[in-house]
Amino acid sequence: TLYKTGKGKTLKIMMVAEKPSIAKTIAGILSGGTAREGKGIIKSCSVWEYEGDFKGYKAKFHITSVAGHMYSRDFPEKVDTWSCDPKSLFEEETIQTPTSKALCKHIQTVGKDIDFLLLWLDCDREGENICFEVIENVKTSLPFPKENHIFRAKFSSLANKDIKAAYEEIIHMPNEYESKSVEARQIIDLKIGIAFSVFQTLRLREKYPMIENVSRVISYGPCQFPTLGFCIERAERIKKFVPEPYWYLNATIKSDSAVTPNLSLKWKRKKLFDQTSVEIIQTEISSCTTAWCNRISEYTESQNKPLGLNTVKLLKVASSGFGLSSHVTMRIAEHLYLSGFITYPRTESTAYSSNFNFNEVLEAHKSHPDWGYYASGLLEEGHEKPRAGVDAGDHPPITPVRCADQSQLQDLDWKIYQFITQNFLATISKPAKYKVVKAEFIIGPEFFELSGKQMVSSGFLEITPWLSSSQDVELPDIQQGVEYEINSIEIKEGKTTSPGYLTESDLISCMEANEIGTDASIPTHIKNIIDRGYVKVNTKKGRSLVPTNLGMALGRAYCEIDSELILPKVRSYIEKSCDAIAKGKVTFKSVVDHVLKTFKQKFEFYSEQFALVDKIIKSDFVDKYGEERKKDKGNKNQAVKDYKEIGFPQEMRSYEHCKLFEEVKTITVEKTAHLHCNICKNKGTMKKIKPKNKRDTSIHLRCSQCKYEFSCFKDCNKFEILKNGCENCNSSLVRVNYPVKDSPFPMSANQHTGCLFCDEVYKEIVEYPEASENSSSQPENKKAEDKPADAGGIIISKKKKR
DNA sequence: GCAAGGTC
Repeated sequence: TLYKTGKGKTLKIMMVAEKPSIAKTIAGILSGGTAREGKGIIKSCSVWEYEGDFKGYKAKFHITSVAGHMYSRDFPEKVDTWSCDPKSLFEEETIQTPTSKALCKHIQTVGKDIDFLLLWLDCDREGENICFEVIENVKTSLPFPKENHIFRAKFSSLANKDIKAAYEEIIHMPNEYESKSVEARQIIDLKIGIAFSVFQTLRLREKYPMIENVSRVISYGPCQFPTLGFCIERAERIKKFVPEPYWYLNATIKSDSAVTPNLSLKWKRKKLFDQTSVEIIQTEISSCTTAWCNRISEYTESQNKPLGLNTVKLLKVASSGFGLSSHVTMRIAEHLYLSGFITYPRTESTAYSSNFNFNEVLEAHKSHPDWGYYASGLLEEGHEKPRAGVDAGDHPPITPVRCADQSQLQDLDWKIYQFITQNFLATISKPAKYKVVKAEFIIGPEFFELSGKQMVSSGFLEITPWLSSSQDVELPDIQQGVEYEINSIEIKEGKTTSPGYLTESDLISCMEANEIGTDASIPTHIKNIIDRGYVKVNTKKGRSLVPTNLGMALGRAYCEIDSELILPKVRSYIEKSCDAIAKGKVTFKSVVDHVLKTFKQKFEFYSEQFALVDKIIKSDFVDKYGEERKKDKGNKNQAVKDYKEIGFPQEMRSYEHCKLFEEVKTITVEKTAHLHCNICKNKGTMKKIKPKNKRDTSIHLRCSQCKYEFSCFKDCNKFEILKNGCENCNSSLVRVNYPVKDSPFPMSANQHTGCLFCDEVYKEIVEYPEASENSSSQPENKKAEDKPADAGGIIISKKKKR
């Protein structure tokens, strides 16, 4: 009864996907391969046609696509952003302008006289928003009431059965809340970005015309500035770094081996920062003539194969391994994709779908001149199951499709293709196995160690040798319970070394962890801060990103006037606000009004304080720019005032005071993941336990298996174990929130996400006890429980009592 | 000329 169709009429059904490749896939699946490629108005967006039935009626299907958003958000033409008062932009209306008029026409033409519209746009918020853009173009063609003739397909993968299921379970209308959340983000980003960019560009250009030599525009954006902030934070750490000397003992013993008559033992305390202590210990054991081997442990260590490849990982490898900018990498990947060599290159997923046909890919590659032998090996012996990974519900991991040899591809295309294929083969190979032997020695009261590691089975490393985590170290030829003659016990000196500049690969990790940008936009943000002259790329040092004087000056100015504008929270605040719309908790209008009001105040404050920006730009950038010509213009920086002194409303400093977020805070986060213990090699799970002292505000964790235990993140607001796993060690990522004033994180960020065991920031903050002396290297050793956790001379976790 | 998000 819903369908106003005469008997015997053939229904016209239109389906729209987000991009041509998906239209083709869907057409193929739903038509059972019978769809014909028809002509549309645009060359790039084909229309696929077939006959079938729709809810029991005869129907002709027309499947086509858009190419991303159909509209972009702009100010109306009458608004000249370069000559108006930038502040007024916060209240200005915004309009949508078609990204391509031809594309709108295309959708309107295919959509002429349709009975039903089925929306197959990507199942994320952007896709939901594009649904409404499509509707805008066909709404007059639809029968009344149009809502009854519009359907949304919800699919989580492009696999045959998932597409068919989505077709059977189509729902009425896309989600308006989600779409509105995207619109809110567009408006907020547009107004903030252009207001700040125009304002500071014009003011700085007026005062310092030479700034145009560096960049025509001094842009600000809620993604590009946190991106710059990460680079600056590292540069600041390098600047402040003071090398610290340390001392350690090195003992050598005589061995029976003719090849290695001298064996060098490692001190279990590793190093001490107090020279006298080391000297005292040396004196104490200097009279010893022998080292007694009290224990030899031998075990097999395995190295996990890689996960399915997602975009971020590809970008990181291409940057650090091939020296390619992420922008260039994406261009290459897109080219490979459009030529049919690889699957869609923009994906967050590292998990293959349950019905992924591995053998089909292996078959396609079994005759390849370079890796054909390996692919056929996997076909003959049967490949391994891939690691679990994360299914983000967008696209499958990046995998090879068509087989190509080196002669068919350009140099860079080949490199990327080769990497993608080898990584794919590795993901379904056996893990690599090493034999590890550790010998512990006692000299007086001191412990020393000698260890060796040898690969016993290469597994996936045969096809991806660059992933090898360690070189072989000869196994010690030592016997337990034997005394070895000491040759020497020397004190050696070392110095802590400064970290290097942030590499592009590190930056991508930072952005991903702090949710700055998306897999598709990360390359653009990085390119932006390079093009604007805020950072320079050092290609000789693994594409490390060195902030320029201009970048540093801008960073300092923002940090001192309103650090929130350059911290990752500027983005998370906007995202969180828009989340609330998407979840239907707050209205579109209330969020947009509130966020823009907040940022308008921030903008007003920034413009009022512009004298300070001017001062910093002058001293840190302009004066240094002309350094060669006019030496010593040494303009000392003025002491920076505190917020209170300059009258900035205190409550603006922290979003915690913002009413909107009291509502949002009630949203719960899924916690289904396990925090694997990396001490007992992921056998156990770290469980949160109650601290003994009720007033202790730290998070206490203990491994269910080896009982390794520690506490961390005193006074944090929130501790979440995420579903995403660490690439390195397979443990789950951890997200920790702090009030801004107590934040231990770089740049007082209020949040950090990373692996508890591998993340550099956590490693600095958390005081990990060494796994108890007698058990650390031995997963099976039960002694862990009754040993104090402060082996190796490093004192830990006694400070928690208050 | 200006943001960030899609995409070819």
